[in-house]
Formats: sequence, structure tokens, C-alpha cells
Amino acid sequence: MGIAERKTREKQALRERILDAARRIVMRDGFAALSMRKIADAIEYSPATLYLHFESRDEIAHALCAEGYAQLLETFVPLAAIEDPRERLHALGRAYVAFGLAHPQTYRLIFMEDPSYTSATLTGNRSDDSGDAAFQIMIDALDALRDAGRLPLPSTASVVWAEALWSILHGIVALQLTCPVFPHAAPELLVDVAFGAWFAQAGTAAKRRGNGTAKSRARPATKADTNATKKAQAKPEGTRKAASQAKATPKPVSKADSGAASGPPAQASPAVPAIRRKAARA
Amino acid sequence: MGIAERKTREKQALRERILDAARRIVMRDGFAALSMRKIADAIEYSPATLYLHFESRDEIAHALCAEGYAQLLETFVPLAAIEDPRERLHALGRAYVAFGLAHPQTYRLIFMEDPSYTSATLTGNRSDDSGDAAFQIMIDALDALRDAGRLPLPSTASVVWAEALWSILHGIVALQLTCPVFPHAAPELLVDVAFGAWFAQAGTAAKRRGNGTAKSRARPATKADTNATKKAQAKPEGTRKAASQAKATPKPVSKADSGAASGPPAQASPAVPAIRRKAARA
DNA sequence: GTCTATATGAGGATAGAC
DNA sequence: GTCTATCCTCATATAGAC
Repeated sequence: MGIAERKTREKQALRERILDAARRIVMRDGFAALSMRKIADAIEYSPATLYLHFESRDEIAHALCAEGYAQLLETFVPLAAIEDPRERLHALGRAYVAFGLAHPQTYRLIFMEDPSYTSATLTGNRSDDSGDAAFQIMIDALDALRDAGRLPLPSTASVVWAEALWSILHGIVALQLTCPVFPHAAPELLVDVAFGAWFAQAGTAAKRRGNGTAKSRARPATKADTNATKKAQAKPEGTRKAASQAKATPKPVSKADSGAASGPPAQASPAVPAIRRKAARA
Repeated sequence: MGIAERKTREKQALRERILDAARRIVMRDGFAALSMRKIADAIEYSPATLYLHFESRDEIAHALCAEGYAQLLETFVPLAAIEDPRERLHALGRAYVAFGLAHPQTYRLIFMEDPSYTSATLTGNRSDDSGDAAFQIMIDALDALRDAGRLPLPSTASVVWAEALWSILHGIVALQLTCPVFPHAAPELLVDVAFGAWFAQAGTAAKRRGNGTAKSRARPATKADTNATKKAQAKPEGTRKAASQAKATPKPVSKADSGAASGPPAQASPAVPAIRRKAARA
């Protein structure tokens, strides 16, 4: 049966190559620029071949989502070991935002592109039973905080609080990715401010229980999670630039070059009239 | 000069018709489904005519953004008169979220679709000098809260706080619009929880200064802003359904029928291979 | 399994006739 | 001002040869 196995292996390998190419395209140019043709070009196969491995472009997108989400989870796992639940939550928040900023295109794909992608990623993820692992980590931390008597929280409310926390994290990332021009405080600072305000009364680590103003927490913000998200930041995603200056600089992203994923640029040169977009059936 | 005036009027009228049609399409099927051809069909003109009034599809999108943002501002204005700054902030937050849920497609277009749209809407809005009026209203409320000594906030921090608040509001709306399937607390509840947590120490109106748990604030949440956003909710935006059952029901939206704007459905029937998407130039 | 070639359909934008 | 006709680009997906 060695032959069959080799064939299976080869098939798997090609599948991986497809996903690799797709991931590269998405990371460089954004999901909108992902097309079967481009993937085929990249791996030097014909477009038709892709359909032997994936049913559709959507299926590839789903696979990419699953990958990205797994990557996010990886950055969460070590943080879940932080003892102090307040610090744990804070670290998770910073890591979440850092992930979103380091992988803007992946984050967009998972959480901002299409409801079906998000749903599929969060619900039908892996062999896990319950829906969302990352989410559960946050709930656990809140429960721990409550059990320690540091947060007057009904047992049913931790889920709601976790959702509220998730909302602000997502809001920070999404806002940063979608409208980077707007005069905006550093996302890391926003996380700190938010957590400072939320858990002021749950003060624990002797930090001043003021409401986390700019100066008090601005500076050490991004220090802590640098290690945690180092792997993540090793593969930053850039923005599709004019393809001339977009050289995929291997430097760690600094939010400026990655977050501003420009969609169809308003300055589309009339000479190049090619702007496509997702459309509904008429 | 009556002739010239009439012509100007007629030109303006057609411009309005174009925008009306575009708005209808966006509200019903989402921005992705907006095409020059469809607009032209809707107003019974040729596609070429559109280009006499708008330079490109993007320009139409920008116009729609400006309209939508103005609409959002309208719902804010009366709330800015609320005396108690805490209540004012809370009301603004509820109104913001209510707007997003009542006009999912418009909200998407302004804040979630394309950075250039968001930027253009927020910065180059109207004859105003400063960038963002809605944002300023929030800052003012925070300043008032601080000036009343109810929030120990440095004068420079109110901007940051406003951005953090905006982030959570955006996060709540965006999350609701993008992944509605995820077991999620009611958005209004999330707003209340968040504001309760944020301004627990700024307690004012004799409300219990607990951290706004589920039961304490769940029920009266959406009551207050119903009037404020009545106009808004009078024109709900539905989701592009299979176009068969999508009858544009003129009932006030209840978040269920509007938020779940599904993009390219995974169950795209093979017989109808028309799924387009925005793409970058190669 | 893989490819070439092609069917099918949609879109933005423009030239040039009326 | 408006339309017809058209260009060009892009996509998904399949048929049928190798």
C-alpha cells in the first residue's frame, strides 16, 4: 500500500502548496485580491487543478480562517497560564490586539470579511466540542476573578462580560484596520485604558487604581506581549501597495505599514479600469 | 436664466435619483452588490449616464457614506442636550449601536468596508473645520464628566477615552454585523454592561453603582433611544436574501433580520456561478 | 491527475453616434 | 444629455484531451 500512501501524501502536499500560495496572496494583497487564477499562477498549476483539491474559493478561505484562528489560539495558550486573572485578561487583550495588528489581512479575513467565514471559524473549528476556545479562556479568567471576590459578578454575567471585552478588543483592532488615518491613540494604549477602567475596582497587583490615563500606562504597554506574540510578528502581513514598493519587508510591522489595508483606492488610475468586487446575484 | 436654473435643477434631480437607487441597492443587497449597471437599470438610464453625474462608483459610495453619517449625526444631536454627562454618554452609546443595527449595510459601508470611505466620511465631511463632529460630542461629554469631578481624568485623556468608548461601540456593532450566529448577548445589553463598568465610579443618578450586570439594566435599555432613533428605524435595511422572500418588510427591524448580512453564501449553487469580488490589480 | 481551452457571466469605464 | 456599442478586465467552473 505504499503507492496509495505516496499518492495521499502528494495530494496533501499540493493542498498545502495551494494554501501556502493563497495565504501569501491574502497576506500581501488582502483577501479581496485572492483569486483562483492567482493561486494557480503562484504554484504553477492550472486553475482547474485547484478544484480537485478545494471545492471553491470559499473553501480555501475557510481553510485560511481555520489556520489563522489556530495561530491566534497559539498565542493565547501560554497566556492562559498567567496566575493573576486580571493580568491574564490584560495579557490576553494585548495579545489579541497585537495579533490583529500583526496580521491585518488574516484578521480581516477571519473577523471582518464575511459572516460565514467568522461563523465557520468560531463554531465548526476543530474536534473541540464547545464553540470557541479563545473565548472560553476569557470567560475562565473572569470566573477566576469573580471567584477571588475581586469582581462582584453574578455567575451568569461572566459570559456577557467576556463578550463585552471581546467587543472592545475587536473594536480597537477593527477601527485601526479600517480607518487608520483618523487621529487615533495607539491601540495598545486603548487596551490599557479600557482594562484600567473596567477593572479599576478589581485592583490587584498594587497598580494604582486610577482609571488608566494616558501617561500612567502608555509606555510599558507593548513590552509584555512582545515575547508572547513573537512568533506571530515574525510573519507580518503588509498591505497591497502599488506592487512596486511593496517588497514584503521582513521587518516587524509597526502598525503603520500593515493596518491600512486600502481597498479599491479612490485614486484608481483611469488607465487601469480593473476593479472587481464581490457581488450578489441579481 | 430660468432655463439654466431648470437644467441645474434637473441635473440635481437626476443625481438624487441615482443616489436614491444606489442607497436602495446597498440597503437591500449590501454595498458589494452595488454596480453601475444595477443603478442604471433601477433608474432606467444607461450606465454611461451615471458617469455624467459621478466620476466613478467610488464617488457614489462616498456620497452614500456622507448621507449615512449625516443621518447618524442627526440621531446624536438631540442626545447632546442631555444634561447629565454620564447619561448623555450612555444615550449616545445606545443610539450609536441602535443606528448600526438598524442600518447594517449603511454602517458597513461607512465603517467597515473600505478605509478610504471611512476616512473620507470622517475627515472631509462638511464645511465643519474639525474632523469628526460625532466624536467631538463624546469628548465634550467626557470633559463635562471630568469637570464635574466625577471622573479623575487628565485633560488630555478624554480624547483617548472617547476613542476607547468608540472602539467598544464599534466592536459591539461590528461583531454583531459580522458574526451574528455566535451566541451573543443582546448588543444593547453589552452597551449597558460596558458603560456600567466604565463609569461605575462616576456614579451619578443614584443608580446602583454595581457593575451593571445582566438583570439590572437589560430591560429598559432600548426604551430610551427608541424615540431618538425613530426616524432612523423607520427605514430599516434588510439583508439580501434569496430575493424571493426579501420583500423589504416595512416593520421596524429587530436586529434579527438585518444584522446578518451574509456575503457570498457558502452554499452558492453551482448552477449560478456568479460570485464576484473586489480584487486588486495584478 | 493534470492540463488546455473554453463556456458563462459580471463588472467599470469610454467612444462616438444621436 | 443621453444612449448604443464596445473594450477590457476579471472571475468561477467545466469539458475533454493527454
